[in-house]
Amino acid sequence: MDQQLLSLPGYALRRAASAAGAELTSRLAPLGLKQASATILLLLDANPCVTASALGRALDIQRANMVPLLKQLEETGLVSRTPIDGKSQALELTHKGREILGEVLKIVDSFESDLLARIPAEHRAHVLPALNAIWRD
Amino acid sequence: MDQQLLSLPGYALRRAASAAGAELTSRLAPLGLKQASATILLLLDANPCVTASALGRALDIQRANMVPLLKQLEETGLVSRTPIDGKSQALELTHKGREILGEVLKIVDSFESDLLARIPAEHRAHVLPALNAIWRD
DNA sequence: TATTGTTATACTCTATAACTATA
DNA sequence: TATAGTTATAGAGTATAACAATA
Repeated sequence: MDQQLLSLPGYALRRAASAAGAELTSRLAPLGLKQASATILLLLDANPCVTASALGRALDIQRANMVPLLKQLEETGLVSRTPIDGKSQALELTHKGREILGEVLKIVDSFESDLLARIPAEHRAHVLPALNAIWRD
Repeated sequence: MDQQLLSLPGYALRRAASAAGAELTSRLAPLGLKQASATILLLLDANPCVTASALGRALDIQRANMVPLLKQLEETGLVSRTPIDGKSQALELTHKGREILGEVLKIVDSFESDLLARIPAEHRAHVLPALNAIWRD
């Protein structure tokens, strides 16, 4: 019945992202993490002492929406804040944060490879550059 | 700063869908239509006299969430309902609905070609089959 | 018994405006 | 003047449970 929709890349993008997103959300749930929180941990590991605003810009999350995310990460002891100056604060993974990050990486790695496995081999290598071209530039 | 995320197909999928979705939403807004409403019009044109539940199954929209969508489409005169039996109702595009569908098709066509145009030519043909493989099957 | 349409509701995600304090 | 962090809030989108009526 939805045959015509199958020829629309935009619709396929919507449905694929929705399906993949739901799957990743359910895999992260046992860690008590949302997708956004998990990406914050990833970025903090590679970019220690960055600010909340900078994180938000990199992840396309509004400053105001970073507040509850970071609040939960701090309350659960995964992230610590240290004042840089009177205005900014440096965010860092705690020891526990690095431990949980290890679990996150396992989940993300298997999620990503399962995702790629669903794609026919002849198309597989084209997906990442194609998708990145859509939202970057 | 988000360099590592660029190697994750799942993250690219999320960001690409978000960017493309926002763009389509803003292009449909002048018609007073959401993406979901627009897809309903598309399906109704090809499948006249289908029920709300069947539409919802095809579009992966819960029965309960179809109610306000169809209510608005009926109130704005784009869709009509006709009882099939005491339980179901046949949905159909009205004359005005078919007119608006013409506008929707123009917008969707240019949206889809603009989307494909962002993708480097060598990857372009692989996107649709790859994305459909992710959520179908 | 299963399905249709519906209501009510809650939860998440996101967007906006405003405020304080600081650079 | 611009930026950082924050609060409050509103709007989507989505999920669940329940119900009456009908197949």
